[in-house]
Amino acid sequence: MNPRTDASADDAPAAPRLPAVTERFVLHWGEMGSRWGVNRTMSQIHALLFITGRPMNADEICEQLGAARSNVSTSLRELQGWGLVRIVHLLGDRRDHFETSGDVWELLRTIVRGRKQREFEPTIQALRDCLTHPELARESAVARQRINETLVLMETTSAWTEEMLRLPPETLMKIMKLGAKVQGLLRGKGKA
Amino acid sequence: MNPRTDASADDAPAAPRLPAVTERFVLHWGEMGSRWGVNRTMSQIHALLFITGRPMNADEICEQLGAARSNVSTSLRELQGWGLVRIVHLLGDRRDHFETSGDVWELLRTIVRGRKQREFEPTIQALRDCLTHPELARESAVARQRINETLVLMETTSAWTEEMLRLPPETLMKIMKLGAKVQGLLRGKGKA
DNA sequence: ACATTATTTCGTTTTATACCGAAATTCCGG
DNA sequence: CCGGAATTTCGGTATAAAACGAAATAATGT
Repeated sequence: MNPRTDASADDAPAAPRLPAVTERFVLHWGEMGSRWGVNRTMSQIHALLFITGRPMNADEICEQLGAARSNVSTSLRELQGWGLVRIVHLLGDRRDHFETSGDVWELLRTIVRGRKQREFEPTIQALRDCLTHPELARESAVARQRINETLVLMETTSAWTEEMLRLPPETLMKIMKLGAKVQGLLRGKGKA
Repeated sequence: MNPRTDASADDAPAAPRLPAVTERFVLHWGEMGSRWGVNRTMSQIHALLFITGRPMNADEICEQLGAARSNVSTSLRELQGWGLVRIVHLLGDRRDHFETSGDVWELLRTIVRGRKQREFEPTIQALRDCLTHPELARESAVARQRINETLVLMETTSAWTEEMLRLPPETLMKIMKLGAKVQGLLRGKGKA
């Protein structure tokens, strides 16, 4: 059967309570998630899979988090939509098991890209719409200018983020460590 | 009681309906805000002040947004807490008037710093707590490692963000425009 | 000090969304 | 096909946040 779990042979899969630190981590992550656009269960599940580091099936997750089966089901589905969780199968077990990447950098990329796409891009689009709106001429100069500046800021940030995310983690890490010293590059490369 | 059906015969200072584009901007901004941790009214008020570019008193804001006086009051107060809005006084008018910075870069700084402080720092702290928790030893090696990696990632990002925000806008802009080319600096500067 | 206007506080209502549990559906092995 | 296990759908409930509006408080001018 399942070689990983110290499960009893019977139907009762025995719920080993979450270790203290793990629990703290999962709870905090869930809390944070809900302060963002993500609901608690979703982020808790993700945290659990991340910290546990092995594929789990939905029932296990339910039990560990004390959430309803259906809730876990929908949350898992959403997590897959975000690209944060994928299904894997274990030999001899017909149930779906779920896992997340253990690479924090990959997770970062996925999350940032997702948010950018869901929150940033639509806003950029809205700003563009504003600027091409037929009635724009009737608005104050200040309004036009500010919308425009906002758009430029967001477009720049967006493009730049994408470039950064494309870099390999070690490179990105090095750049971050450099910090404000990147200014050094500006001399001689000063933009047009 | 549609707030926009105003035909007040009073001395009320006549509410000129928001121009179309402005309204779109304000509505969208409000929408976005609520997808973050900020409530709709708050972000709408901020958007309104930003795009209008002149100090407004609370009643004006109410009228323009069709929100309750009390709601506006609390939101304004919170906005001040975020450092996004400040009170100004107009000669000959005893009412408080409110304004926000018209500098998008300054706004960016304020918002990013605020979010970092409210969401990032507590998480970093929680992770540190996890790592110094007496029972940590009892947890799996994977768990420890992942918590640690997460912490490092967040600390690095946090410190780096702070450095970036300290730069003057034009510098920051230039760096962003450089994009991935900043790699150029790494040669010869490869970290310890 | 009083009257008037501006602002905040507070209890209530509304709204949005997370979550649950039962029922329906799908999936597989026989 | 049939039976049981796994998963999803769906209607309803619970919870939490936002917004309202009246009433209290504070500030200002006369």
